[in-house]
Amino acid sequence: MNQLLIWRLSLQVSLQALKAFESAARRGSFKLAAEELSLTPTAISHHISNLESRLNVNLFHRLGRRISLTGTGLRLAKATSDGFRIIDSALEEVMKAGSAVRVTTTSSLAAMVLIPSQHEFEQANPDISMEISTGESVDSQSYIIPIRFGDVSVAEDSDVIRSESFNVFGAYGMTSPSWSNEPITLFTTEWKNKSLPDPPLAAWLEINGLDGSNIKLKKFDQELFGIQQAMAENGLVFCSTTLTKRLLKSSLLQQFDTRPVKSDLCYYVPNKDSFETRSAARFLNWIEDILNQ
Amino acid sequence: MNQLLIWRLSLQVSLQALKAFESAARRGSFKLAAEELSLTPTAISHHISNLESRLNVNLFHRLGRRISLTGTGLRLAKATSDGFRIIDSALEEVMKAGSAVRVTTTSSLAAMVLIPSQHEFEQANPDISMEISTGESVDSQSYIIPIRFGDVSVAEDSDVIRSESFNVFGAYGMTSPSWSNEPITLFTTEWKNKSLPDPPLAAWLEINGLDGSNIKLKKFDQELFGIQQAMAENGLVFCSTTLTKRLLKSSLLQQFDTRPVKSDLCYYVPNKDSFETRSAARFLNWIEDILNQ
DNA sequence: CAGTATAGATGATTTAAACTCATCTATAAG
DNA sequence: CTTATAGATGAGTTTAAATCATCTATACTG
Repeated sequence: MNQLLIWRLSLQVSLQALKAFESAARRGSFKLAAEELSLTPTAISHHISNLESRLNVNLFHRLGRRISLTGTGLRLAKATSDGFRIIDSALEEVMKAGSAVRVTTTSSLAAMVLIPSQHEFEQANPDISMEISTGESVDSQSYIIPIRFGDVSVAEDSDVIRSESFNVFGAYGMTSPSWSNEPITLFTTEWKNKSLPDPPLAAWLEINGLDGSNIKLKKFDQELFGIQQAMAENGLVFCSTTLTKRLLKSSLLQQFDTRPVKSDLCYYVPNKDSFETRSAARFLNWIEDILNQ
Repeated sequence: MNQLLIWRLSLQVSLQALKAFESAARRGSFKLAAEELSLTPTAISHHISNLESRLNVNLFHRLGRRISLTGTGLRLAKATSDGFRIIDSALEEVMKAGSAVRVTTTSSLAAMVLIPSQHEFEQANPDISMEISTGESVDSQSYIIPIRFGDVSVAEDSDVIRSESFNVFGAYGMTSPSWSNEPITLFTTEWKNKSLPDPPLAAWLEINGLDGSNIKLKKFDQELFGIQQAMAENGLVFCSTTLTKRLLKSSLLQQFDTRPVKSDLCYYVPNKDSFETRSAARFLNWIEDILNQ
């Protein structure tokens, strides 16, 4: 029997039957194999018998109610076990990737947007779980979605998910500041990454017709900290409208009559279109909506 | 999603679909995959789509009429290719074993019984081919059936397929010898293997009431040679009735009024019941019938 | 550039594999 | 000796797999 004919006949061997055989071989019992595969022992028995007929060999010795593998059965069992293990491991990895969204981003975006909205996303997508981490490191796993903060001129247009605007915010309930009389403590941010443009405070003053001479600036390296101070009524904060949106809605912060100013800063996902899992696609659509409503 | 749940879900992934995917990935075309698997391109398309839905990932980029693997698709393709190759290789080896009977035996049995009957066996079993070799070596392949010649007291009872009887034979058409008058040339065998009992000539003479004083013995180390000499009318041969059976039927040899004598010699197959292929079982049944009719 | 060819997509229908059910046998356990 | 149980087998049912018919969108050709 030539090689090509044997190859063609091996194609006709039922993969279900091989699965049943492998399980029976490993468990040493048709009954246990049936339980493992959620079938009846009858199904296993039929599969094994058909496989033996097809291959023209005995794979098991039948010893009363017990079975044991023949030499041929042992060899085939090892091969099918090895083969299916490789396939099943890869499937499990793919399915894990397909069922969870893993995001890494800045502490501020995580705290102010992602974590507060996580439940909303998972409610809308019950088959997907969201995992959030902070920090710049992206390990070799290609399933982590990095939401980066940066200069819009550096990011690809298609990767930008939010162009940032800035404004001044204060604690809910505090009286509107008199922009020209008493001294004002204003929290702002000095990015650790020095290549980033500064928050556009000068532009904001100009667009609001303010000279800012009575403003006392205090700087943190994360917007989050300024927001927290403003909420504690220790001053006002000049920060991203993205980060304060939910806080305004929740009456934890307020904005005044001042106008927000656009900036060259943005949130972006490098190679946004390369994510292949359905859950990644759904997450990216959702986060873009959330950020740009 | 916990490990057990993912494992259970991976069981529900269609193996047919994985086969279709692997072929499409390797060939770079649904159409070529369809040809390879003797399916329609539609079947491949359905399998891939269902697999992508099940796993929640895109495995291929669709670029107009062309497809290319995504990163996830590449990784799954490698795993399924590796896995199925292991399984298919083992299947091919098993199927080769299941479709051929490989026998090794003595030159005499091969020449006088097996080779002349090979066609009969293959006619009766069109799905099995028979391969005959001679010699004592049995390589590590466990699918070769060794038919050994030996001492019945050494072999397991269940392994014996033929207990030998011996008699004297001569060329067809020659006149019956006068056992007590003229000298008779008698060919017999001196086995290479000195531990074997000699052919039972003395017992034969006794059982036939002959003193043998006019017999001139000539010995070869293979029965086959004595048989050939007898057929050439160069004398008579004292040998196994097994080896001469077909020659008697074909009127190439004749036996006289003498009675055959049983011996301690036999043909046996070590561990006869351990052969697992259906074809081995059928061959062993067949050869036992042939030898003991 | 228009017409033709072709690979993949999709929904409906058909086919065949996979599975269960019912019953049996033969061994193991109590 | 009776009961329990694992595997075997044939028949019937269910479901996955496959094809058919038709479509779309791109590539090719004259």
